[in-house]
Amino acid sequence: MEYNTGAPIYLQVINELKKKMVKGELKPGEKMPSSRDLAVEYKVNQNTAARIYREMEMQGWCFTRRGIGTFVSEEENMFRDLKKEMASELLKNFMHEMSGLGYKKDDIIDQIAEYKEDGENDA
Amino acid sequence: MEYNTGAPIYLQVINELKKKMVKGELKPGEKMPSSRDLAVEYKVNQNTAARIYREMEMQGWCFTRRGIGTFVSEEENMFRDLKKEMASELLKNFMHEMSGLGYKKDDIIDQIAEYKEDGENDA
DNA sequence: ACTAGTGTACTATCTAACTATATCACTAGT
DNA sequence: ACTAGTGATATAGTTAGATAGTACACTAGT
Repeated sequence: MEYNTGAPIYLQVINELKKKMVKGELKPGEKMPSSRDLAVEYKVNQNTAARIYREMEMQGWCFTRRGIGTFVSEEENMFRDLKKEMASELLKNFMHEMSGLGYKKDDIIDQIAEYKEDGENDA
Repeated sequence: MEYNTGAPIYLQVINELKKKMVKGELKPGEKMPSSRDLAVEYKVNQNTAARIYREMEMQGWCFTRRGIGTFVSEEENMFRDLKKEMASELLKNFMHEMSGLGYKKDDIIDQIAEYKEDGENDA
């Protein structure tokens, strides 16, 4: 994983994990990597890994059982709703930025229609 | 102006100023606010304001004349190109994120077509 | 009981971003 | 010469993010 601009790493990792949940790559109730493993996987300090799970738990994305591990939340419906929320948020920001550049809705749709995906070969 | 997530303020302000240039709200050759005024306008420290102009100058967005002020770059063509670049970058990131959530191009276009702009009343 | 794996917690250190404050240097206008 | 406005620079202090290292507490399996 590559870490971007100035955004805190732990937020970026959280976002990655959220996407995995929402896409179903991490299923409800499934055990997540231990905080130590997570630290290795994302090349991050254990404290940062712990923080990631702590924040996600506070937001209801997962739950923790001391001595056992951290697990994806079991409330399946939540993820369906959250997926829509995340997409809606992305869309809102994107449209806001594009409007800020002076583009209108029709321009934007045209650009997307012409858009060639660079990583076409994974799904 | 509202400052977002964890992204550094100076980067956010730089982005705002870039957008103004690209939209033509700040025209080529035009004098920009003094670093002190900029600090007040964006509720930021003078050092941060100075840094903003310093970085933007290094990237060629503006130039500085000591004792006089900071001015928008006079290379008009640059802004036209940069506008496209910024839009392209926004589009790429947006599509990448949406794909990451599992959405396909057609879904996305539909969502945009249905999108209602919340701030419809400024332009 | 022991052990391995887990979450949790603490201290210390480092860096970047931001602020506060002050000073210097240059330019234009008077 | 003086002054006001400007960019540039410097020092110091605060905060948040991230790392390193260590230790403690709980749980399951043996």
